[in-house]
Amino acid sequence: MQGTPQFSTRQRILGAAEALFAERGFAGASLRQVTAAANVNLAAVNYHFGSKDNLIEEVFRRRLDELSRKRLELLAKIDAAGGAHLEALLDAFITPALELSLDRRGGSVFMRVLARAFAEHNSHLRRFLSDNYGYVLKDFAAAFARLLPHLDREELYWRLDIAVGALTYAMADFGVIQRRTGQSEREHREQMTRHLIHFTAAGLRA
Amino acid sequence: MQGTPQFSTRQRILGAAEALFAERGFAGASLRQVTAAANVNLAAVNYHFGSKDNLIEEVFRRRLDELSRKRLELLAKIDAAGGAHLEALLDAFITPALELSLDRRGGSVFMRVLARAFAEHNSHLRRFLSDNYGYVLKDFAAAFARLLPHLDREELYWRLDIAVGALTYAMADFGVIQRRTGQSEREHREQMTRHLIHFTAAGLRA
DNA sequence: CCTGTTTTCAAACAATCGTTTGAAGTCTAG
DNA sequence: CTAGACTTCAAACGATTGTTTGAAAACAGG
Repeated sequence: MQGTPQFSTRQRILGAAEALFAERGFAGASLRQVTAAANVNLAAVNYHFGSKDNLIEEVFRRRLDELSRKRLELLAKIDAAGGAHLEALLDAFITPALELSLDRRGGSVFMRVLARAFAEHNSHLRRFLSDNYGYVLKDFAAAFARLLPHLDREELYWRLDIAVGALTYAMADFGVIQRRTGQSEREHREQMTRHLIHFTAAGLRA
Repeated sequence: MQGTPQFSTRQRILGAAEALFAERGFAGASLRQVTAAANVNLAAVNYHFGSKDNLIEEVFRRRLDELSRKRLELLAKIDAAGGAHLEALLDAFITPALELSLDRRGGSVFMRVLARAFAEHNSHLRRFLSDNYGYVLKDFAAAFARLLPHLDREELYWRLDIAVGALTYAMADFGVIQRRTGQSEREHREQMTRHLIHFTAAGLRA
């Protein structure tokens, strides 16, 4: 009987794992630290997820399923509206991630976990992400290609690669700019998003 | 007596640690893996470096001292030449990192280690890097400010933060674009650098 | 209330972690 | 050649790693 509603053991493990993976990395966060933070027995991880590797995958799945859905939903809306411009397309890609990073019921650190996945050159993890969520990037790439017909395929892919890097790095809050005192997290994030879209659109167009 | 010249125990440890930190992260690479790869006794790490944390710092110091020196040297040349333009400034920042990533006598994976340092939100490591090498970014920021007088301080810092993110991510080779078959590593890297400068310059200017 | 399933738990597993030890080996100056 | 400093080595330290176990607890439908 606590003030906060009681989440299931599964959910508590996922939340604690997400936070600790963001802070200390996948290898750096131990299952004992995770289960202690989740207020759950150590064996619960292997009972519910089978192994630490499976837990890691599940941390991604929990967020990326919805994130990908929202991104493609916004992309579809833009496509339906006919001629979109670059900023709207970038907005469709970024906004769902922004919402996630502002979600107080968890998820506020997930983008950092996602950025860690890029840093891990772990081929297994990369394949998992590519196999399950690569189609999102593919769909967006096609939309960008339609909007930037003057760029040949190779040129476009290079620019998108760089753009994804800038977005990933920024959304993970890896930069040196700190939130100003008196500024809310939301204001800070929204300001970052504005600059991010402006910067990236210029880079793609140039 | 081997074909390759004999490096000192210290150097071999640093090289092996760099490679393994790049591949598996600081927590993910154990000292036993490092010493085995370096063909060196386990105790040698603590003898020569005191601790794993000190070894990590030394891995950075070995490369960043020279990298920072070269960057500032190129920056000084540009300043001396009078009016520079954005692309030259970005080139001064990137080229030393590019050379490092092409150095076959080691260093080819260091940029990946550096990117990992950003992913680690470890405050100790961040302070170490900021205290010892932060002045390089400061000097470059001042040069960018002179070149982009229409941007106010806050706007400039946001753009530079995003630009550093794009550079870090790309130089660490975190992207999805693979080197084409038949293309040398040098050609691949130089092509990446060209796109990177073009993209970033546009983002800063816009 | 009882039976069978699902979940939690303390305890232990072998393996690996960073670090320390003291002796053996290598080197260099006198 | 020898004394002393520097470096390497195998072995062990206690602590921590992911995972497994079998029993206790909680829950379910009949």
